[in-house]
Amino acid sequence: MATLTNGQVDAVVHGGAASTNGLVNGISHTHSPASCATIPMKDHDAIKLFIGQIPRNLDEKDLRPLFEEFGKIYELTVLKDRFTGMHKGCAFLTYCARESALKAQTALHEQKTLPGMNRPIQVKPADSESRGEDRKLFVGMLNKQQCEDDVRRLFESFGSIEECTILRGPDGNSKGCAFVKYSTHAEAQAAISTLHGSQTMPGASSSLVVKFADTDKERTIRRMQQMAGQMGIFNPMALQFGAYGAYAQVQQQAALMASVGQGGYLSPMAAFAAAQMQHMATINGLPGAPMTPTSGGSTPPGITAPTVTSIPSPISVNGFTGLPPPQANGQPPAEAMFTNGIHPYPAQSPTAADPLQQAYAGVQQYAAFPAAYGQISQAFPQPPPIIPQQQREGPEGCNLFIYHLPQEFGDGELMQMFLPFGNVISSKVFVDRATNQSKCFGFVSFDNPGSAQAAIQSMNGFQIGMKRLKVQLKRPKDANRPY
DNA sequence: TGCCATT
Repeated sequence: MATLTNGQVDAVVHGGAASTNGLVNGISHTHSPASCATIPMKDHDAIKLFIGQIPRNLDEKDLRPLFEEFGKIYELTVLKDRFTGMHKGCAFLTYCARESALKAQTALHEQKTLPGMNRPIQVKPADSESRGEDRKLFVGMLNKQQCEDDVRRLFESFGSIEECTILRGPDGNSKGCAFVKYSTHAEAQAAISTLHGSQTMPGASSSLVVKFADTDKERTIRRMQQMAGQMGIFNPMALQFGAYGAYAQVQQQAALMASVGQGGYLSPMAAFAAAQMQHMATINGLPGAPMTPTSGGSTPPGITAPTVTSIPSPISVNGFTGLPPPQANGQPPAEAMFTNGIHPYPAQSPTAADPLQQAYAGVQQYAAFPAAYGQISQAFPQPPPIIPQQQREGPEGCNLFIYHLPQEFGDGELMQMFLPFGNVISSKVFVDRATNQSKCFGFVSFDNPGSAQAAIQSMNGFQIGMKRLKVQLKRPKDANRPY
């Protein structure tokens, strides 16, 4: 049986030195008490419980007595952060007997509050038990004053609500978002159709967001993306790598979008992006095998961009393609990578650290970006002749103003970012002349207004690290000048 | 975070 492997699993204390893996299949589920006492076994229909609102100073051995009174425990695992080992305030619990789980849920769920917690303990089947994700909604842009009952009232007409939870910060204040789980996918879909964007709550910055909650995969991607954002800002390697780090985040975002709606493995693009993340995470140096090192500029292999200029860092984006390889050459499927240090997020998100991200994801129109990159990918064998011209400005309606560029982006990176949308005839990042630092804004000009509009559609609001690009038509020169 | 082809 697949069990979480992070953290210590002290599931087998009763069994002495017995093996730690679950030898449960194929053996009769009518366990006798005697056998359970020596080799832990569980019913074939045992329920894995999610335990929430656990004080972080309690570990498995502290929790065990609390739950043992409802039956013999097959496995109890406190969830820990993959990287820091930090207690996440929740656990998974499986009893040998299904009946014990039901008893514990009835007796404990929301029935008592453990010391130091401001919300009652949660004891309920883990999301992994119910395939809950296709009927679980993320609701964003709520009024922070709205409580569970308010949200229930808003959603109850679409079906039967199994679960409704407002996400709250440590102080107990609402984060302005919630999870709502229906009993069926159709009910959830109906709620999305009617409620998403239907109204703006007082005090909310945008209209109500109603979307399916992230799957594990999406959450993993998001998590990596956030990590990349942190590294882009705090990791001195980012300086060495120039735009590499920041650009990888663009990839990341593209991957996230590309992976939405695909079952099974992540797309090659997502795999590629995840591989990039691994490079960053391990700080191994320059990108490895799948990427073809180039010798001079920042030009990605396969894209002919002869006059990409002025990449400040000596290493900068050399060897970084900026785009996935034409085929998924030797790319391991995502699952393979996950066994190599990066694991899917646990089946249930205890605190949902990224409600804002989810909310924004619902607000935005992500679709066009991967589409554009898809076209470019297919064009790899015969790359379009993209020859930037000398002129700085295109015709009216072709010139974009871009704000919130990553600090390390130069003209070249800016151009690469907008190449998928058309012929870029110039790209310019503004640099402070005293410090030589980017002012984080710049201009991109296309040779036609359609490309400019496509770029706005896809890239405005696009998240890179902690920032979101602002992409607008450049103000005409005579704006605000009536004469 | 902070706003339009720079000195």
